[in-house]
Amino acid sequence: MGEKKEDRRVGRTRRLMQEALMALVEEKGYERITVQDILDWADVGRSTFYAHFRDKDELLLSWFEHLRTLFEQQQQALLTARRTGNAPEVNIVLDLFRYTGKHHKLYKAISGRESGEMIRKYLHRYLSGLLQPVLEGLRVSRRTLPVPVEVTTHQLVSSLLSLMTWWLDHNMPYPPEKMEEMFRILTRPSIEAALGKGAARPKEEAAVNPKGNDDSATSFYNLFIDPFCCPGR
Amino acid sequence: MGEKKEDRRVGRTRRLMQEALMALVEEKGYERITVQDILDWADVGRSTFYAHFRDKDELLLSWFEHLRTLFEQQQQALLTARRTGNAPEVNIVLDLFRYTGKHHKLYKAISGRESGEMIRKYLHRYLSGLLQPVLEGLRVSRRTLPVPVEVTTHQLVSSLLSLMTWWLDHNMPYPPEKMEEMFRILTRPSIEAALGKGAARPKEEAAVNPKGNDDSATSFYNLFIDPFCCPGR
DNA sequence: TAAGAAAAAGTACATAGTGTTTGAAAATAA
DNA sequence: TTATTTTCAAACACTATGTACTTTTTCTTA
Repeated sequence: MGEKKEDRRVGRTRRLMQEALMALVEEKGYERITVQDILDWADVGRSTFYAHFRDKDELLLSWFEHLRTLFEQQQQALLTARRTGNAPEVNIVLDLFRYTGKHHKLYKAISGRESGEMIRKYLHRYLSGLLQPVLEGLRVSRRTLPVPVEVTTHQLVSSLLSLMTWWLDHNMPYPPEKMEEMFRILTRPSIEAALGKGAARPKEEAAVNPKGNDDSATSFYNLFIDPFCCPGR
Repeated sequence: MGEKKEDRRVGRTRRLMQEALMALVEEKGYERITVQDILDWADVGRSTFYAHFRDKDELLLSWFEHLRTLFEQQQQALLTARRTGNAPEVNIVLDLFRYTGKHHKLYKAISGRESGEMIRKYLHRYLSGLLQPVLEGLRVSRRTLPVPVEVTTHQLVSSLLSLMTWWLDHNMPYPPEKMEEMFRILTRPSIEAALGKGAARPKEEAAVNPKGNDDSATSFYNLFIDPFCCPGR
């Protein structure tokens, strides 16, 4: 926070180049963009570009970091709103579907390419960092689990990302709410199986109520989908 | 099968180039290989290369198709052995872990790159093609499912691939058997949840035996892991 | 084993893009 | 205003791709 205060030009040109990238990405897809294209669109010099980014990928990444920041701010706002007033429940999975849905053009333009893989990794790392501590906290006993928490985390994040991928690849045939529901159906039983039976349930009822409609499971789920209670970064 | 019989040179040079690719891939990783490298290693002319493959990617893909063929032949052999004599059960997931484990160097060399994404897609398509008809056959009723079979398929295949990815990325810290077990733990309950309660269980026992050790679930699982009973391609 | 077909080699080249290097000009912060 | 930082323009070295064309070699088959 105590940074030196950056030159106005720096922010401006960085923004210009990011805007150029986005415009071009929607126009012709990421991989087919050349540095020259960006230069022309943003109307900046070649050397200027390389003064800011090592290559095209770094520019793309900077844009995703920007998006991530916006998303985090939005989530934080929701959380504080929920704590103070009577705001709706926070559901990060649902919000993720909504958020990515809004940016589907960007996704389309990079999916299936090297850039797509890059972003997938980026998101995977990010989400795993959020989720893993939560799952660690949820494990019922300290005994060895049938599946290591690290693997469960990986699995869960992969599931989410793959669902999103499917959704976007198929032009979002269902609303985000439906997708969130599917995700819940598909993953909740797995989590319980992996973390040990009755994981994350209040101590009272442990093995009763085999139907999945109990509130305890739901509340567990809210824990899972509310990672900001355990700041992961 | 009634092909014209190919010129001996064709097979030889194709094989030479594939071998070159593999040798180089282990040496410096896929993306850093140039066509020239391949030419030098295989000792073939430039124009020859382009007479066979449009580009580097096509060469890589041809290699994976080769590997897939080998794998399928192995599976077929196991299946017929099982039908005739008293061979062990066929478990395609386990075999997949074993098979990819044997080729982990290749995986390492392409993971995380554009090529990795390409291969991931290739495998995804291939496995989905095998699995989807099986799942279609398993659905209990014709009513609308909470999760479309297509999504469940996608989800399941993604899970498998992501587990494999994790396993290879971490230098195979567990034996294939353990991985197959984890995969079963993580996905079996999801499948049942997605296909409807009691899916793929013999009609008799439907909702009893909440512990997961029943043979019916296992047999169901064998169905899932034995896609060759419903030829998908 | 000879003729004809097919494949591979050799060579050169057109094309395209990347990332670096200069020194001068412009914008900014102080 | 002045010193500093950033930007710009232009040229350039480099790497790699994919194509075109001719000559040579190898294979098939009759």
